[in-house]
Amino acid sequence: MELSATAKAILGFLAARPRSGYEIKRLVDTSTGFFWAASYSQIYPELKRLAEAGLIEGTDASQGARPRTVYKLTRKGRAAFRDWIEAPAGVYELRDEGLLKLFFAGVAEPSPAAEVAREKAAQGAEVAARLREIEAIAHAAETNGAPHEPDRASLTVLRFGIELNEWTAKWFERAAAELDGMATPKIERSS
Amino acid sequence: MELSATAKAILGFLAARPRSGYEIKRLVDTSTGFFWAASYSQIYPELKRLAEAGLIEGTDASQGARPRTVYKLTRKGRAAFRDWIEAPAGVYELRDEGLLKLFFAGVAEPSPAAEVAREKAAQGAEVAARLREIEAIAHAAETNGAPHEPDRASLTVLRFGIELNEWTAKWFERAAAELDGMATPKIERSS
DNA sequence: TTAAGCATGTAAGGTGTTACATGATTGA
DNA sequence: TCAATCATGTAACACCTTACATGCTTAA
Repeated sequence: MELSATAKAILGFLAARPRSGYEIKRLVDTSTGFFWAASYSQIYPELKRLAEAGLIEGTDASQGARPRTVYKLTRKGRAAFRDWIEAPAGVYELRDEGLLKLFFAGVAEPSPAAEVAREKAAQGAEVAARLREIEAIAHAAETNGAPHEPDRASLTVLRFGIELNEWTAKWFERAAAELDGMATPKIERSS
Repeated sequence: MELSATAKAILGFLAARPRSGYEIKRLVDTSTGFFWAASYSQIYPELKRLAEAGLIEGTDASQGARPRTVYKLTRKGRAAFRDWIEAPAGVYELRDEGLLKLFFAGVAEPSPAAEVAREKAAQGAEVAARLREIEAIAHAAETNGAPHEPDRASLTVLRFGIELNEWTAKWFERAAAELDGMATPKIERSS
């Protein structure tokens, strides 16, 4: 069966242990969010679809009057997870308005190219900082023997996110300096 | 007025000179494609909307019986372009199934983490190679005095794409080696 | 008691892709 | 003549976000 984008993330999160939709959303926001996002309006319906398809199974885990359903993978769901993770990787999409602006910055007069590059640098630094915070929490969990330590592979992804964004910040800092150096050559003639 | 994602790219491409929808699509595919995609079914309707809104203006440029409309920015459209490019950058979205797989690879048995990392490395190398080809064409156009040379800012974006993907390829090559080294520690106990 | 967080969902609207549909022109 | 490329569009469907809607629990 075909798995939707959200279904893939759900199966992955349930592969480690049973969780509620709310929990999955929280995990998405604090881990895969920067490369694989999902909202409630996708997660909840998808959980129902997956349950109907027999890939996951819900158990009532209400806390008093507050409803709560915890889902876990079925045998069939675990197989689907393995199949997916072993299949060649699919989607890779990037949408970056900062890059688009820089791409066109040359035709604007005066050109804001250097400024746009600095914005990209700042954005990279911000994201890196945010991810470093998450990493600190993950490492703390690993050292103090928390019930659910993050594994090496997921920490590798986190590290990648951090280093990628740091690299990007540096790259655009340098690019901005270079773009500054040759801004509006027309001005040089005057004065 | 609010510009849609596709409208931003269209205004940008028309800022340099008048073009047809088909031409814009070709340019998108060979330049901004890796961070800002658009399909015919977005471009053509958007051109009509922008024309109705008075930001662009179409001129008939049919070649015999083959219809063709070339659009150019109006004064209002040029102002909208400048406003957009000077506004703080918006959208940044990444969707990367390879990273998602790697993130979950640790819970699969046996873990395909190293293999998934190698796939990411290969993907990075491929994209870098494709972008280098585009860069070669762009540089050739610059040197031989082609009618429409690419400007510095757009070449900066291209260079970023190339170096980013090369960096990514190297990063995952190293990560794969590290993940190999510590695969399935359980096996060590048996035998 | 009150705010923060837990918990589940729906509705509306926008965005985007793929497949379909048609036909002209140009160069090999 | 035939393939590649130029050229413009529509239909159906999938995906995704934001806002809306509701109510419980826990700790300060």
